[in-house]
Amino acid sequence: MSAPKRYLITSALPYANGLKHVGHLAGAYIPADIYVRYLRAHQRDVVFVCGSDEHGTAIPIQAKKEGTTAQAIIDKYHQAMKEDFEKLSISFDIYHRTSAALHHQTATDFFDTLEKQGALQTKETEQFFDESAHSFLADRYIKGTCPACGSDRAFGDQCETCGRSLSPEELLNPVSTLSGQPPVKKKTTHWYLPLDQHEAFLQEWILKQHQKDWRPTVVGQCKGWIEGGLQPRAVTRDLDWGVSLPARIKGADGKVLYVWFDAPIGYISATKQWALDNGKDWKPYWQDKETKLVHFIGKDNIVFHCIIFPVMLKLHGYILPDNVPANEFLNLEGDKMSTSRNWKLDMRDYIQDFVEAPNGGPQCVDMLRYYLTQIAPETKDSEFTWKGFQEAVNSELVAVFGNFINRTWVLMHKLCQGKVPPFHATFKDGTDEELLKAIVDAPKKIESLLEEYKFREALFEIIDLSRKGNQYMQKKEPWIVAKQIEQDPSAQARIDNCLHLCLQLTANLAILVNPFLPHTAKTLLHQMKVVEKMLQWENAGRIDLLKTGYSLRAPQLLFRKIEDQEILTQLEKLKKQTMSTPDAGSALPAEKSIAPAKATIQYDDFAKLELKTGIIRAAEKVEKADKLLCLQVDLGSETRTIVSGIALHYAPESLIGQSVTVVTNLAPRKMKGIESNGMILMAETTEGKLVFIQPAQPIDPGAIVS
RNA sequence: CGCGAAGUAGAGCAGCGGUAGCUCGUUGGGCUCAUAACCCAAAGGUCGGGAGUUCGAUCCUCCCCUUCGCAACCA
Repeated sequence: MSAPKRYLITSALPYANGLKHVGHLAGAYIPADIYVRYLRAHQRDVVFVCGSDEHGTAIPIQAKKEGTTAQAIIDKYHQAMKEDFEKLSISFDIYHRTSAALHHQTATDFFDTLEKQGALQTKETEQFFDESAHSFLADRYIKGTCPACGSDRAFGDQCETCGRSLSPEELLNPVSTLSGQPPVKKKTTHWYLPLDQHEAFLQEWILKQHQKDWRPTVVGQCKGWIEGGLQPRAVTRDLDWGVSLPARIKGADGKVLYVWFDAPIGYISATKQWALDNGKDWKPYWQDKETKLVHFIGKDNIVFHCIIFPVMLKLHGYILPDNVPANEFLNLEGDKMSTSRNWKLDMRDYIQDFVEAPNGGPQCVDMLRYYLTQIAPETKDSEFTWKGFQEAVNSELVAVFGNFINRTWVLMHKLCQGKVPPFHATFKDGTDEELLKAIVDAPKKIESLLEEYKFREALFEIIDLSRKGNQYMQKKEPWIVAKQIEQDPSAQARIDNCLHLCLQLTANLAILVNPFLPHTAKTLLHQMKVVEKMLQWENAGRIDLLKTGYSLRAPQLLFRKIEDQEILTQLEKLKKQTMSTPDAGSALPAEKSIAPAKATIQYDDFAKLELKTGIIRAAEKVEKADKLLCLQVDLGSETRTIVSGIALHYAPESLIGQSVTVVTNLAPRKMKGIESNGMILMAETTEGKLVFIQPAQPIDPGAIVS
């Protein structure tokens, strides 16, 4: 296996509508950064590109929410994300943005090329349009009543209550979340990428060629999609925020490239900008077969990077990714990270609370990088806990790795005058041989793990190597041997040998740990008084990195401990920020602020509703439905069957005797085969819990509410 | 509903047909150069549940359960 001529490494483009959290960091950025730093240490030709994804409907929506312009939003978050990545030492060669003119040009041209060669299809469809907002509506921005469970929290793509996937046409009483007005249908023409025509290629390329070297979860997902039959996908949208279509195309007014089409092209435009900035040629990176392209992403992005973008690249004549090491997700303290519920740890929060704290500094960057790599969700979802963070730092980084180096340095100063002692070959024994073998073997092992994108294991090997150093030192006990110097003429030689090897091991550790913990490597360089060139990967495994007689600096602690109080503070902070989130439980941040803007209605409209009080007499779970309860509600004159989607909030028994408010003249609707005759009014707390709207004092069932 | 991935000691993970391993944590011992640490040892698992194939299954097959993801903002 010969090494590729050059590498192009990408990390998923973060969407510029908010700050990114440590889950993002662990999923797509740290692994890529480790890989890239490793390649650079190997003197490989490598470019690491990323940038902000700044198009799509969510950006104008976020702007509306924050009361500003789309441009202001992307500027703000682009800047913030760029800074955060820098502060956590993610070493992009370029952090670009899709709003850049170069990107617009690149993406338009890309579309143009595909269009000219007839690779795209056009189709006229009817889509929902919001007349007052003058905008076509994405499925997600249409809200209505779910035809399956009757919840009014259903969106054009999915019902939030019963989880069923929907199309906008199925919604009852659809309204636009932009204006609250019912949308109208309007004809529009769009370009499509006929993915179905490329099934054979994908089958061959992924399921045959990459079955073994891609992660099982990636191949598995692709298999599902390919075998399930691919559909043509719309490439354009009616929107005024995004990349324009080529001017030569008729009917392109008011249309932009769909964000999924434009975003991955961001990798290409970023490469172009990097080449411009550095006087290089970008073309080989995308066109030469000897370039190895690797996309680092999260698992939710697999379809774009393994199916759609490769089809685009192939049509355009560009190279295909060699691998797409997608990570699973990172949970936080027992729950999914969620922006809307504010259950997350933003990169920025960590930077402020640790890196920029008085006792912080770059070592805190490495601590986070260490923990996130150690728990990287490479094969399944994993979990960030503050306790885990503390343990990883205190008992591995500090106690094993840091301590080995510290004791080596202290002893070297105490017993060897602060200089690299000579190695006396005549006193070499089996223990020395063992350590030497470990030093020589480690790089190969770590290298092959890195080549397989097994970062967690590679990092473990490094810590394990320092653990071997500790064991070696324990066996050698130079502090004991030092007491025999008077009587035993060989004592000093044995001490010398021990510390000589420990120092060479330290130099090796610096090289090996450099891709993972760059600041630690730098501190070690300083302590060893050597130049950065020593960190080149080819030096790993050498046992003559430090010259005999060379005097070294005083010991310096590499990592500080994480105190109990610090993690308690973070846990409290997490709890507090979650409780204070105004739109907790909402799947779409923009939704709550827009929902109140329902159109004014006349009294007549209100009068159409018949509301009555009722009392629940019986309740039972509906079979084969997680969320539905079948209720018998006493309305005085009659008892009605009402099916309600509240099973996750209330046990059936606990509902007997509850007073409720019922919409009694709602058209009957069948759910799971049971006819529901009415709807129970509920309000939702900020935690997403549903509570009944009840009369303030007991009242006979059947009383009219007005 | 369907598709994909995952379910192995308190936690995090390896193993994937032949006496169940690693790291952290816990307990005990040793040691003291080191950020009260390091070294050694022990305890701790009916490998999600059930059935089948096999001389033999954590590993293969089938069924079930749980968790996560699944194409239009999400790592």
